[in-house]
Amino acid sequence: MSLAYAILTALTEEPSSGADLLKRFDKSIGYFWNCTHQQIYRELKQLEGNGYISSEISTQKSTSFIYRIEPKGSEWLNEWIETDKTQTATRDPFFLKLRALANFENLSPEPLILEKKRHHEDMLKIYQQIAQKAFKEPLNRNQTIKKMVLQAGLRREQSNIDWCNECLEMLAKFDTPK
Amino acid sequence: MSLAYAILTALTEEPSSGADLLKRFDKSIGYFWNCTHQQIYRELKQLEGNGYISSEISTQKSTSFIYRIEPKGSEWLNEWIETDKTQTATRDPFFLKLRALANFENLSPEPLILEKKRHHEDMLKIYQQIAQKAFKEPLNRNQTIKKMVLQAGLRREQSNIDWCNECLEMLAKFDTPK
DNA sequence: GGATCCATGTAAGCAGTTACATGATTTA
DNA sequence: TAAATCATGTAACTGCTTACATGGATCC
Repeated sequence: MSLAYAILTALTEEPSSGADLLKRFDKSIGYFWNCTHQQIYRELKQLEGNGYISSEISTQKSTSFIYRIEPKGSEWLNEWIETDKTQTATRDPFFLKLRALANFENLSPEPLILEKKRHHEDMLKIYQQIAQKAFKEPLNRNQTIKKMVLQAGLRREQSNIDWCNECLEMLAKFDTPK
Repeated sequence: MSLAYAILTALTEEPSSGADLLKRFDKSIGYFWNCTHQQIYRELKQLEGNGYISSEISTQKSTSFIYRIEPKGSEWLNEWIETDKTQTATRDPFFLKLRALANFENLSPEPLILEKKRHHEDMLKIYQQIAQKAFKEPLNRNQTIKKMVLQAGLRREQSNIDWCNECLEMLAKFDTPK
């Protein structure tokens, strides 16, 4: 269901073809929602069937369709924001793996942690680059909210890195008893 | 797929019935993996079909089956830990919602943020209670790893609360221009 | 002995993943 | 003009959610 709202949001900001959307999902929106092109095209058809969006053939590329949001779609998106109250439940296989590993004496947690740390460091760098370019003060309402979203990404990555470091310390203490 | 590993991990630590597993998923394991009873019973049948676990009728309750992990299941779990390298991609509808909200002048982000903050504060309290009871020093290898997992939960909740506060500050500044 | 809860189960439908396909456009 | 890439699509499958069902145990 959320993918539909993600697409409507993207189309609110700018009419796009399926391929355009895919590119945008690789960038900003992709930092908290990812998807494949198959999903996008299927969802676009459904949204159009419901009258939430409309399409026309691109003037530049004969093979691509440009979608734009319709008032009905805008209303539906607005309603979701106002009424939906579900809090996201965490579901992360990494911690499952770590927890499972506790029961196997032959396996070491360090490689897992180090790999996770590297991953989050890479992500943090990407976010930092975006943060540098964007958001020149003073910010208007729209920019403020978008900055908040980016800050969430930065915080999340930093927090994960901190956790990895804490773990490595705990494990080091455990491996080299005084 | 991950649910299978979650169940195998739980059964590694203790043989359980489906209902027992459900309870345990509401507690410790549930902090990074949640599921419904329908999922559990279906998965248990599949795992038994593959010879990863075995069952016997409970000696106490005639209606329930006690499952225990088999060597084959243990090997399969071990292999997953060693070979699976996929990093979890974030997918959080909340940030989608916030991002969407940026385009609607009639909607305010504050209620959303406040509600999120409250949610994470509740979760943090639960984790803190667990942290207090468990983990008396010195820790052995198994306890160290389990503590690491709990620390991840604590950090995540605290980080989310911090972000909510940062947002509220940014919004306050924006609402009351000097 | 009727109501309620517990443990297990079935079934339909939606969301997401993976594999494969095709015609159009650009590039060497 | 052949090869590579782009934009769109189909299909099969797995995983998750929601709604509903049933027989046994417990409780008053």
